[in-house]
Amino acid sequence: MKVSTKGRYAIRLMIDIGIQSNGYVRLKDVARRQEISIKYLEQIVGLLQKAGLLLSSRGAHGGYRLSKDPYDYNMGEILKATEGSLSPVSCLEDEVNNCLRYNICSTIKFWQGLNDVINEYLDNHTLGELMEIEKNLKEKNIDYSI
Amino acid sequence: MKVSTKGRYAIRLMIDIGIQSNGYVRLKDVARRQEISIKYLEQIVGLLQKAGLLLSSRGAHGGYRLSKDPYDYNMGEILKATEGSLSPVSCLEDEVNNCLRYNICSTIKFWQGLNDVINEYLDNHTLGELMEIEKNLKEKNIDYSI
DNA sequence: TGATTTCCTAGTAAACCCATAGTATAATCA
DNA sequence: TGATTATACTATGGGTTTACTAGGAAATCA
Repeated sequence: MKVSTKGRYAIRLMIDIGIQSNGYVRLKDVARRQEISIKYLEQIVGLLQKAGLLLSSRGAHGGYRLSKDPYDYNMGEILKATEGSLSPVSCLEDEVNNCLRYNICSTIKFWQGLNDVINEYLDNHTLGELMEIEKNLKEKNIDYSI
Repeated sequence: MKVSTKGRYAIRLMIDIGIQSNGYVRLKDVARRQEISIKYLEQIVGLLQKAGLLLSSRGAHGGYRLSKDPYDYNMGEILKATEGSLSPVSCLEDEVNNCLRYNICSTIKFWQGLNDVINEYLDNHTLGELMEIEKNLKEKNIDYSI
């Protein structure tokens, strides 16, 4: 029941890019600030871009930027783009429903319920909210250091 | 974010044992009904027994039975016994909190919230409820076959 | 004693995670 | 144009976990 590094790093990357809100943000800078290998970030960012969550620009002064307002991203879409399906059991995935016991399964409703509460939570939290927290955290740290 | 077969099989096993409510239930029979390898079930049942969720009796006419009323089991304890921690990120596990970024992490509250909704759901559903569903499902299947 | 059933530990093939590496492609600037 | 910068794509590998399989010891009962 763990979210992999891909999903967790994706969220930190999105927050980081969102906060540097002027123009395109270089992956190199994200990697430095977040202490994540740039090569690994490249893979993660590729997934986010394919899902339309980020826009890219190649070459000098290139980088990545958000494709929409931070409050228009919900955390579910970011995680789904990087983690794939978030359902707790594979029987709930529409594409491949290969369980022979599906019709005689007394637990499917239970798992569906779990899936629902997870998705409801993730869909009701936005990137904008997390960016706010990050901003507040940064301000606090500056205050303490004075 | 997947529950492994251990957790899923454990639930089916507990339902199965709970429904055969007279005396000890042999693993051999559970394996046959649930179409799960008996050797694999042995390992799972060991975890459940260590957690005090099942009582065992060795030798001929031995087997396993529930240690308390079905409605006194919540699904969280069954899953935790077999899956280990259910928290979506390891930073939330009390024992080993080894993340150096903990104090400057803006996402920890988000993950804590997800952890909370998952645990709330699991702790508010009982084995007894799932046994009811299983019983209803069996009755229906019998009706159809007439 | 012999049949039955749990208990314990080891082994293993496959899948997945978490990167690292190298090369190709594209945009920019001097 | 040629050098530089940065993304894009694909392959590879070590380590861990998953999902079993296997063998035999220990306990219980007829």
